[in-house]
Amino acid sequence: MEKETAEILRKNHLSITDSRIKILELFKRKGNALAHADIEKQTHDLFDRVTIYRTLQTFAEKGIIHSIPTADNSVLYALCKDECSEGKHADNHVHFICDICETTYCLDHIMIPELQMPAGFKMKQAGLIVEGICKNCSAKK
Amino acid sequence: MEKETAEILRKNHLSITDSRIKILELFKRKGNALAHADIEKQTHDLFDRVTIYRTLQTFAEKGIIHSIPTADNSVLYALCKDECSEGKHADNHVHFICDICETTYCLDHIMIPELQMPAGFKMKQAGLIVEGICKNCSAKK
DNA sequence: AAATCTTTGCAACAAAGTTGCAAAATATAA
DNA sequence: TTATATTTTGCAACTTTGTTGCAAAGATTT
Repeated sequence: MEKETAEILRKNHLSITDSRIKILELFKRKGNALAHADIEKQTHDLFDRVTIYRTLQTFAEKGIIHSIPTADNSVLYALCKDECSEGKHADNHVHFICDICETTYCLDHIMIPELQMPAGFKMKQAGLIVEGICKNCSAKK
Repeated sequence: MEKETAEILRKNHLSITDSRIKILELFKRKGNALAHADIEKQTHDLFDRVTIYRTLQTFAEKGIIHSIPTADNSVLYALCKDECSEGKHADNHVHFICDICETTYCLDHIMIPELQMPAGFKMKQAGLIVEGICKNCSAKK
């Protein structure tokens, strides 16, 4: 388990440190997107605020995680699938935000359909944010 | 011109004040989405920072404007079409961000196509963020 | 195991957003 | 129109979020 995680870091030419291992495993354990604040809480102030910021930044640069902008002006991060790598980042997928539990999921398997743009507008990338009720919350009813 | 703007405020049961008129007209004049900072600059510090925050908040609550989350963690605001009203807000439209001039447009006329959700996920609303080159910038080449 | 390079934590700072409150502006009533 | 009630504004203080420089600690390389 820790070995696997370390392997990801090695592949991306990053030193293997405590904070990187712990934060990366947190992402793996939870399946959903995490905010900076979530990580701070979940790691019980084991690491400095600044370290978490820098770790997230590094991960995002390497394409290990990607950021998801949200309506309330906070950034979430989620693990990327294998396609994402440094430089070219595949953001063409769907994010789902649950109205009830507010969890954000990264729905990797759904692709964004083709779209007709107005004259003069050239589309390069697209990100879709869906709001609704997630599988956990609809099961609870 | 000012009359029309005042009418919008009246319809929404808001007192007619200088800041509200000026900020609302700014949105009308520019066609695109604006950040808090843009408004501060464009009104030449005529109003306090706090007033602008509160005005935007009020407008958003009344459905006069809507907020657009962006990748760099700043919130933009844009005028709503008539369908938007307090409570139920139609966010089912497309936002276009230009790679070159960084302007954000609200493409009201394009609808988001139907989408197959994974089992258990119920979709209520969707917002699509498209990135590319806008008509101004592709014309300049 | 020593030397080199990278990462971390601290402190200080900067930017963004919020809250309480008195003064000013707007709306309502007479 | 004027007086009264209500709402909004601006200020100050504060909180929250994110950034930067730098010395110490940790990881990597030889």
